[in-house]
Amino acid sequence: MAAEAEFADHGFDGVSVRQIALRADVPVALINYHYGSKEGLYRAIFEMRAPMIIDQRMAGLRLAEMEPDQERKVEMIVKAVLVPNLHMRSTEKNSSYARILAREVADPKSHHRKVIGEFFDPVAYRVTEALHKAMPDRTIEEIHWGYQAMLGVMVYTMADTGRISRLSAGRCDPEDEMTTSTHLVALMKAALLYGRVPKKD
Amino acid sequence: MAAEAEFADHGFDGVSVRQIALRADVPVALINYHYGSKEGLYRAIFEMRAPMIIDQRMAGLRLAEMEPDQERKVEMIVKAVLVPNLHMRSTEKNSSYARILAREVADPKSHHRKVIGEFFDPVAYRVTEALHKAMPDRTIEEIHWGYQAMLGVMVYTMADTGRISRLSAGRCDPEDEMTTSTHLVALMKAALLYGRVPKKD
DNA sequence: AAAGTTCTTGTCAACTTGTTCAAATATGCT
DNA sequence: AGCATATTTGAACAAGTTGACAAGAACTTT
Repeated sequence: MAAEAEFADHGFDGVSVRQIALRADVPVALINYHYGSKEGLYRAIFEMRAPMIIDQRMAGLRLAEMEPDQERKVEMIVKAVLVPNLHMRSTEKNSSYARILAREVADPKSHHRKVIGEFFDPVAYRVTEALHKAMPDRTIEEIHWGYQAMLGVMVYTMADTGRISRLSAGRCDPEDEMTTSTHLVALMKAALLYGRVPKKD
Repeated sequence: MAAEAEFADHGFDGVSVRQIALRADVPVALINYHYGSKEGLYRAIFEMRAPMIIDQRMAGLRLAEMEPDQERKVEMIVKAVLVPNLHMRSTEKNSSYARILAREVADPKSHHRKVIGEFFDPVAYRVTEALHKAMPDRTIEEIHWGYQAMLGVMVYTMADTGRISRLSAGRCDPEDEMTTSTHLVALMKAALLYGRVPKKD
């Protein structure tokens, strides 16, 4: 799908239906015929790609639930959330979708388009549930802020602007899926396990 | 500046100069006269606001450098990075700029990439430097990924899409600056202090 | 007060935008 | 085959886009 690449590069408002049609080498009207509208096309991308990532995350969660050791369990939950997305990002065919997803999650205007909530909220609930079960001593707030943190790190890395590579003089490269995952998982695992807010006396 | 609010809500491509002019109750042509173009206006926002946030971060870093205790030092660095932005977000007048910044940092097609690099890279170097000095046993990669994580969490929270509030049934609210900062600082402090990648044997 | 400069304004032309329409083509079914 | 439905197409549409212009208003400086 050519639309993915265009949306990924310029955002929903940054690209016109004509640009997409041109790139896909089809008449403009075809898009409206098949998807109803520009937004329909946009949604179709999610409807096609979302299940894949969601399934992987769910599968990771099921594995994590079987792990008895707390520390490992948390690590597996973190991995279940981060790894599928980071992997998708480094896959040539899916990298566009990864950037669209990152953009959409970070876009306040996406609230109107809905789509994130529809597709990803259910799995989000599963994650927070699993986290709370793994660390029952945490408050609900701690769990949710922890999840928020995981998502933020993930999205920011998925949307990579080339900044970390520039700042680190090329030593850190988000394209390197293995190293990236290792670092981010280690960081977020520690954040979740050891990041406690000082309780008010 | 009315332009801030519009840009924040709809993004650079999502809003027209006319909408901005209408909201600001000025003729359209005025904007082009003063800022040359739509992009000029956009850039002007950053040039006006960026120094403020940078100064605060630098000041926080200087304070952190004086702290002898390692754990506290890292915490102070984290605070120096996160708190100014989170505070700005919850300030009525500046919340728009915070959302623009969040959007911009996550946008691969930054309209003024040079401005971001120009303004924010120097302070970024200072942060990673300070982190490395506080934790000399870490690899450069660990330091940079840690910084990346901090930024991701911050940006994602600043761009708040209302998701965490929805998922947590209203129990977590990014508008509540105090609680938000407390949680995020605790998380990222732990991530930096205890998040080590398993070294290959 | 006069002249020069800067700022403000309504209007304009050239162009894109997303979407729709009737006509043309392809496909499936009996 | 012939008919009915589905798809594809180029052109057209109304609405909105940006940036530019000349003409006027409001300051500064002489």
